[in-house]
Amino acid sequence: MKGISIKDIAKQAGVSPTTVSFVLNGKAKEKRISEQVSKKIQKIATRLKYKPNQLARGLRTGKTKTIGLIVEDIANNFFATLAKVVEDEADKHGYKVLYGSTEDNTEKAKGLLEVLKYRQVDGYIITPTKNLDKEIELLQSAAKPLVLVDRYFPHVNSHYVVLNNYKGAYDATAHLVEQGYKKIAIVTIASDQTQMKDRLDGFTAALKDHKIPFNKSFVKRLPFDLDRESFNNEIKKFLTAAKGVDAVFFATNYLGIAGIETIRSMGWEIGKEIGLVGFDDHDLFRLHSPSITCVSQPIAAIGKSIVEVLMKELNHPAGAPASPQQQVVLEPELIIRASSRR
Amino acid sequence: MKGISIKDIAKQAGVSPTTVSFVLNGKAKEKRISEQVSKKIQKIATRLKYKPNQLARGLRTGKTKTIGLIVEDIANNFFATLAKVVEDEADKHGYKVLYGSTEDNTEKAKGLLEVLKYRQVDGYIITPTKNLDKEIELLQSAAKPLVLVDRYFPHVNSHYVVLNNYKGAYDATAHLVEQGYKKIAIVTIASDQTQMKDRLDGFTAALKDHKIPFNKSFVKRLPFDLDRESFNNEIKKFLTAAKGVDAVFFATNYLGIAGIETIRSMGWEIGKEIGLVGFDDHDLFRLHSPSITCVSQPIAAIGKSIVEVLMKELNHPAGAPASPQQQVVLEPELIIRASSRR
DNA sequence: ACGTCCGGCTAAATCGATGTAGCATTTTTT
DNA sequence: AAAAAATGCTACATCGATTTAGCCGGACGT
Repeated sequence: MKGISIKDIAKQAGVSPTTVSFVLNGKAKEKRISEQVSKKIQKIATRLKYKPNQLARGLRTGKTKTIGLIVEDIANNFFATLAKVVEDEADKHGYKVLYGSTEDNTEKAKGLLEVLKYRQVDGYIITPTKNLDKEIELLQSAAKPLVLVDRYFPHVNSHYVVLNNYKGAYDATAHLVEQGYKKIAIVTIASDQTQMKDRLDGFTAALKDHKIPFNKSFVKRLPFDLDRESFNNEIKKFLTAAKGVDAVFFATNYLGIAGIETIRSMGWEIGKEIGLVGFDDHDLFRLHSPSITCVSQPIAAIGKSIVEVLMKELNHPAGAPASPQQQVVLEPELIIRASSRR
Repeated sequence: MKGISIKDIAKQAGVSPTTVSFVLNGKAKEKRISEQVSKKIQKIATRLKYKPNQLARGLRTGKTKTIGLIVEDIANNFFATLAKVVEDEADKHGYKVLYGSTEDNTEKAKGLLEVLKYRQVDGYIITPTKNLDKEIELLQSAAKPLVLVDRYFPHVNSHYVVLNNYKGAYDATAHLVEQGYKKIAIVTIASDQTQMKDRLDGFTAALKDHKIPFNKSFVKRLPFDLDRESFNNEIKKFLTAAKGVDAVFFATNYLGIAGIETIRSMGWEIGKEIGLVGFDDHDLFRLHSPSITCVSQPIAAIGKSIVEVLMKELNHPAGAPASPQQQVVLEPELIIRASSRR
């Protein structure tokens, strides 16, 4: 099965490949190909179910109609759902998605960028890792369309689509305060990236605004790359040491899941002895007993926004003046459930 | 940023592109290129960080080092986790993954195959939809390496890697019987595909072997493409009508999740008034109160097996006799938790 | 009647890597 | 010393689509 090429059509129509190319690319008028020939070619192309070879086209035009999607972990519910949205949206524009997970590891991320580069993807959607700013700037100076997601580099002027993480954490914390909790802890990831920094900042700001003294021993920052058991152990150690803690805010979905598991194993009753708020909604949070309050991200909106921004960039004519970098910040929703109500 | 081409290296080394190509493809010996020239080229290539343009190479060789992964729904925990494993394994062999979700819709699946085809993927990993057998056979007759996952076509002799769904359902049902449940219902997807058929067969066989009369009104088959609310409504209607039901087996992960939600909304106490077993493990099943018994799939093993089979096929020399189709059936594990114990 | 213009189309170069066929030159064989 | 073989490398065609430059013949103007 060789696949139909433009030559096959040309032969059948008794014209040159050039003519076929013009017609099939909608340049019949512009290139003054007669209606007759034009229609004939169209018909033959349809009959033979001609599909241009994307490799050949890509080689010639430099456009592969493929975008690279780099996420933290495709097995994570948030990123998987996001990937689905991105795939659907990209498809609407005729783009396919090549994806990869960084595991929040800069070397893996660099490797992915490398691979995507020599696969000639047209644009990038990147959940950046810690020290990826240099590579991002390199891509920018090479005029590669690119959108950052979930986090960004404050000192790099790039497109990005992120959540208002500050507000998410602030609202969650304020909510806990309003429910009467006084000794509120946070378990987050030891990362200086914006998404984590903003969550921590939102947390401390909410405490401050509500005149709750900040207590360093109520903040736990864990490395990203622990396995579930280690997360559980660390959280247990932390909560045991945090004397008098009456509520915890878990700053990521997997921390929340680990937290629930740990707290239960400690015999504390969630929603009674200890308040709990998680991040990102999840079936578990909805159906847990008690149900878990969480900061929910508008994943569909995020995905649509990402692709929209990227497409604008991709359709940007080469010579035209660069459009300003779009920096989209979407609002979280605090879903209040039983784990934080008293 | 044009990217370094083989010509740039040739120019710098003062040799022809052909020579460079030979050297960089490890054919220096075979093509009798001198050690000197060989080393010089290697050094220059390294210095310039040369990466072959995959489009050009693909166009010429017909190999893109890309595989297409078609899943039912990348946002589903099972498929997302599987995708991650596949990505990792494929990467070890230097392959990238292009993916797409079918939503169990044959037309979408056909569209995906079409796109993957004209993107010239080297091989396919496919979760087939209902009437995809024709397309599968077409791919086979075009000698495209291909592995089916999760389900297969009994009348098509192809590679596949699936779960022993029959055993999974049988064990789950037998376990319920052994726990003293007598009126056991099943909620499954109205699909004649193997994975669903085998689960239903395993269920009925277990009942029969345990001398429990089969009752048609205890079987509910729901369409795949309902939203969560409709699933809940349908399940509620079914369970209300199934007089005396004392246990339910939900044959997919999302049905299990919907089932838990529904049963709770009906005020029935899971694990007491009604036994429950789900399919595919999930954080929710582990941490739910009561915890949910389920049939767990060895996702890592499945992913590895898929890629292994596919790679064997991809590395198959063109002329060699076709190797037999590998049909891998992996064993499920019944994880017994509180929802099914009395 | 001769130059110009235009409509309608095509030859050929190009993208980058690959691989066949083959050209010089040196070395070995007889 | 001439023929054969080995050595070391390169020219060129190729994959399929795109695109620039331009050919050819008829209409039109003067």
